Amino acid sequence: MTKILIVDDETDILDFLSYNLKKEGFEVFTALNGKKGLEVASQVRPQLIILDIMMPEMDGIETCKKLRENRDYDDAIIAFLTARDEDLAQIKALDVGGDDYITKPIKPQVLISRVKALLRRNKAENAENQSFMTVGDLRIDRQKVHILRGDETIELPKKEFELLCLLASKPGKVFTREEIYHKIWGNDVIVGDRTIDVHIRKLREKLGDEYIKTLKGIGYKFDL
Amino acid sequence: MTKILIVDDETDILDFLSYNLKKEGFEVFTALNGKKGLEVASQVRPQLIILDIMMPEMDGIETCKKLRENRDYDDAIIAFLTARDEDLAQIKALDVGGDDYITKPIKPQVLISRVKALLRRNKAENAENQSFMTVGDLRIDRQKVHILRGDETIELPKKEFELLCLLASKPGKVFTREEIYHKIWGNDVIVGDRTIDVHIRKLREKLGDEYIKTLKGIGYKFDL
DNA sequence: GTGAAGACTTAACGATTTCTTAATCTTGAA
DNA sequence: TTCAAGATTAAGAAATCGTTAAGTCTTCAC
Repeated sequence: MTKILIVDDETDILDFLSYNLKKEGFEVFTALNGKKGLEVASQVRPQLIILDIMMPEMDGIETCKKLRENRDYDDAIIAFLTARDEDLAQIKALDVGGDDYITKPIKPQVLISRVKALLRRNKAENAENQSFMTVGDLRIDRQKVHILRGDETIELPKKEFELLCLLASKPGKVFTREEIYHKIWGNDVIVGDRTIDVHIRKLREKLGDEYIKTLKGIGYKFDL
Repeated sequence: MTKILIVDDETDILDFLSYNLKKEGFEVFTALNGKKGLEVASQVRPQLIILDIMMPEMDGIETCKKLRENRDYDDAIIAFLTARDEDLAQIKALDVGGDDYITKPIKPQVLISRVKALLRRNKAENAENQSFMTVGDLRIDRQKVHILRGDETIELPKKEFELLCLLASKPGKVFTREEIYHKIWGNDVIVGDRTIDVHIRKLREKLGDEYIKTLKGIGYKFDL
């Protein structure tokens, strides 16, 4: 059954959302602030988390950040609840790893429709997120953040690891520089042209040259 | 450049959206109703189409349906513009193949943020879809950027690959030099007359002479 | 706090590949 | 046959990537 966690400090809203979502057959959990939200999330592993932005203790943005820092929640969708005119907040919400935001007040029908659309979207993307990947003679362990080859263990710093994960997530597929930027640095961060090259080089230094192939003017790919 | 089509009957809104999106570097096209919107869409092939729901002649929902009936627009994102309280319309919008809806009134920053998020989402999904082409004994893999023939893999540099993709996209069709020129180099870049020939030659060198046929004074075609 | 180690980014320069051009030769339609 | 359009070739230009080293930022133990 699909589990949904709602985090909001107003019990009225909690009840309202809860009632309507339960009626649709979802399993609903609630929390009154971000801190408690994190606790509940770690226990129930919801597929969808709805966060109010304005909350005492820990606001929605902060909660989202914490969630996104943790790889375990990568496959959870995070949606924000916002009052109509908090537009600055809305922008941050997308930057911080939120998938959508929902405007208050919202009518039941719209809510249901929105939630279903969000869950549908996720399903397709989900397949990619597994904590274990085996590509060629490399085994990538996303949880322990290291690589195994034979009985050798290779530790990698964060960015290099992410880069490798990305390339290895679809062996053979060519990732353009732009794509790599977006997925690893995000859209807001601006880094120089040579940054990716340097990370690629370090990966090749540690793994060997045979894994990552350069297609000049196009991008990089993990080659088998 | 990313092309955006906005369809709305209110010129005020058209101007407002247009102004803000252009300022961000998007190429913006507009139309005053659904019918005209379809015409413009067929000409410019926008990546994103923003439709007002309430319009004379042909409303947004109807326009969206028409667009989605046509395979050519599969990779375009469709977003709806709605006044705050048209919630029934909002539900329909998602059912009819819309990807998102945007609530009026909207502040520039939110608009930009929203549009970028939409385009980002699409890009990732896009590359993975129509990434395969089989023509004759060649299999062109757009995602991996290479050609397969039997069990031989042929790697091509960027321009050559693009050229081959273009010709192979409609086997038998004759592409004039101008057409090739326009689609691969774009309107701004100026290259000499012999450049295309040289690329054609390199393709023939790598693939064999039998695939690309020259029609003197007319153009080139991919022959089966 | 402080210092040190590691991570990340930048910048400069060199190396390599890809693209374009120019010059000459070949071809095929009128 | 004629001659403009295309083929071929090699060389130079341009774009892109690799490499290195140095600088900045983080983190973490003390």
